[in-house]
Parts: sequence; structure tokens; C-alpha cells
Amino acid sequence: MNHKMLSIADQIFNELEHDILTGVYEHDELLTELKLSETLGVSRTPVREALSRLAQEHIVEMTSKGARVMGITEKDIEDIYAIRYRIESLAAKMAAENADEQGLKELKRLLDLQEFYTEKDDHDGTNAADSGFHQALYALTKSPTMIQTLGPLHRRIVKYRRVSYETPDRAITSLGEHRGIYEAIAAGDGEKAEELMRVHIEKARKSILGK
Amino acid sequence: MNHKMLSIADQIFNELEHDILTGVYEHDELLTELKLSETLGVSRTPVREALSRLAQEHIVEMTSKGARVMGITEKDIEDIYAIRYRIESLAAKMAAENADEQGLKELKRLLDLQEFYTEKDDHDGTNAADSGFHQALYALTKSPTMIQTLGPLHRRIVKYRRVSYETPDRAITSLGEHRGIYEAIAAGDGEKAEELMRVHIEKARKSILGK
DNA sequence: AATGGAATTAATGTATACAATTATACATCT
DNA sequence: AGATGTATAATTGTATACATTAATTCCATT
Repeated sequence: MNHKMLSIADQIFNELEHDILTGVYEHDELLTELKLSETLGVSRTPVREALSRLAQEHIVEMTSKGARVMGITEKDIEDIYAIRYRIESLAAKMAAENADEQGLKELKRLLDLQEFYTEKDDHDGTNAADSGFHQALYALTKSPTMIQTLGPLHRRIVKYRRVSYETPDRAITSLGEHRGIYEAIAAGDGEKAEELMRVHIEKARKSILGK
Repeated sequence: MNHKMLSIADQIFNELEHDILTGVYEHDELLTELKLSETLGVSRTPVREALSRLAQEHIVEMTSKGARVMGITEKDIEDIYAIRYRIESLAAKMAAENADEQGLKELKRLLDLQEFYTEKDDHDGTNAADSGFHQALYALTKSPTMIQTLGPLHRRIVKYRRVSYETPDRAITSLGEHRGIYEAIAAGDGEKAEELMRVHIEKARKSILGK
């Protein structure tokens, strides 16, 4: 087992990133180092490190009044999907070409998990499993560059994807699309995985943006 | 005049990023907070903030022995070019569609600067102007997502691009390619800018990787 | 000489203290 | 009333002190 010990700063970074991207904190909200450190029961130092790393990723913006939560506009979502359309399809192809047995098993596990939550009509569970599926696929590319590039883009829209899963139809079709992608990857068919991913991204985009 | 005051941490981040990506520090070299703070004449705090942000971008890796400088493999370069091929062409199209007068002037200025250095056979100057041209083009897209995504990818290979400019032929053809892209953008011809950028990226890739 | 393990060292991680800057409130002047 | 200046407060930025952990050294034991 590889239980890596995370520093307090790392834990706070993960927690704040999740809370901001899922909407616990809202757009333009000001997070001050002192308040956060008091709430969390730690000193300002690790809080400050977490915030400066969030600022690095443009998730917050440091100001003299506190770290301002950056919102995500509709145009941001459009741009993210335009970029993902072009490179996540490549990632699917690379995954098909480089997949190892263990990674494939993990991808399958997340697919099954998504099916489980979709049948239970659990939107949060479905959304989490969806996120896991994509991140696992990135890992299959064996490309740190791809993982670093797509990971943040995908995480940024988790809140909006969540909303789209309230359309029950979307949850079911998304599951089917994932299944097709998984099978193409498992079969080592890069071309097919690439094309199916293109279709999937375009449908997800339409489901979220409605156009 | 907009002389923005940068914090010490920001300055150190910029300096270290530049020095690592241009090869002042080499692969696997260990940077310790204490030594850096003594060398730079500041406390560990801003040094530490800079390093943790560099780790966030996978430019260094934090270990118990210091911040280890991460190297860039040939495969990393291949992956970066594969991604840029697909989205920097989109960026060129977006730049053509969203360019404003001031941004175009800046792009032209950097093009002229590249010409100046190319004629003088100044590889470092040419490389710097090349980098500036691409970053200015990203800015023209008016898309924070595009800027955030492409910026780091482009900066990562500055050292290797520098080497490719030692082939005088490459410097001249690159200049010509940039000129074509600039003119397509200035003319508002998105399709052409997109196609010319694809060609440019592919040629640059070949020039660096030799295959 | 090889091995094991305590002592030491060197590094990061965290807390606190201090400095500098910016925002706010309030009084004063016109 | 509105502008302006000044004191106060709130917040970030930096330095330093302390805690913890991992590597290294070195000595004792076999």
C-alpha cells in the first residue's frame, strides 16, 4: 500500500480546490488567510501556500482584500470544450495505444461505478464516477504532459457537469458513450477511441451549454 | 505606465522558472530553500512559495533532499508538439477572429524584432522574440483558458527551440512562417491562420526532433 | 570487515512575530 | 453636501523560530 502522507498545505489545497470548483464558495467571495486558518485550526502558513497555488491555476486571484474566488463564465466553458474536443480525442487514442492491464481494470471499475450510480439516479455519485473515468483515461496515455494539461481543464467544469446530470437522459447516454470508449480502448482500437471521444465531448458540450 | 509591483516570491518564481527552463540549472539538480534564500539574500518564505508553485507546474519536484529539477524528455517534447499542433492552430484562428488593433501592433512589433535578430544571427534574441510572438498571439485569442493552457506548454521547450535556431536555415524559414501567420491574422482570415499555424508547428517539431 | 543502530545533521513543514500596504471610517474644511 | 486628509483597522508579505522527518555518519558489536 502506498499511503502517501500529505502535508497540511496539500490537504488544504485539495479541499479548497474541490470546494471552490463544486460551488461551496461562490464567485467573487473573499477568502482571507486568517479566517481560513482559524476555521481549519492551523497557522496561516499552509493556508497561504494552498492559496498561492490556487492563484497559480487561476482558481483564485490574490488581492489586498483576500483571495477572490474566480468564476467560470459560459465562454470559459466553451473554450474548455473546444480545447478538449481537439486533445482529449488524442488522449483516447494514446490510451488505446498505451493501456496496461491494471489501468484498464481501473477504467472498467469506474465505468461500473458510473453505471451503479446512474441506475440509482445518484447525480453526485454519477458525476464523481464520470470525473474518475476521465482522469483514469488520462493516466492510461502514460503522458505526464497530457495528464497535466487535461486534468485541470476537466476539473474546472465539475460543477456544470453535475447540473447536466439532472437530465436523466444525459446520464444514460453518457454512460453508453463511456462504455463505447472503454471497449475501443480495451480492444486497442485507437482510431475508434479517438472518434468516439470526439462525439462524446461534443455531446457533453451540448448538454451543458444547450447549443 | 503600469509598473506592477511584483512580490519577492513572484520575482523568484519568474527567475527560477526561467533559469530552469533555459538550462541554468540542470536535470536532477537539487535546489534547497536555505541555499537559495542565502544566495538571493531573502528569507526562506518567498523562496518556498516560489518552489511550491514550480512544483505545482511540475517544473521541480519537492523531495526531502530539496526541490529536484525535473528534466524534459524527448517524449515530453513530442507530446507537447502533438498537443500544440491541435490547439495552437485553433488559437491562431481565434486570434484572427478576435484581434484588436493594439494587440496586432504588438504582434507586428515582435515579428519585426525577430527579423532584426535573425538578420544579426543572434540566436538568443531570435528565440526570445519567437517566444514573445507566440505569447502575444495567445493574448489575441482573448481566451484566458487558451492562454493558461498554451503558455506553460510553450515555455517548457524554450531551451530546445534555442538549439534549433543554430541552424540558420530554420531561423529564416520560421520567420517566414510567422510572417504568414501574422498577415492572415491581420487580414482576419481565421481559416488561413489556422492552417499556416499547423504547418508551422509541424515544421518546428521536425526541426527540434529531427524526425 | 560487515552489520545494526543510535547520534547527528540537514532538510522540509508549520507556527508565530513583525513589516508594509491597502482599505475603511471619521473628522475637518470648503 | 462633498471633498480631503488622517487615524485606525484589516490584510497580505516577509522573516524568524520551532517541530518533524529523512538522510548520513559513525561507532559498537558480531
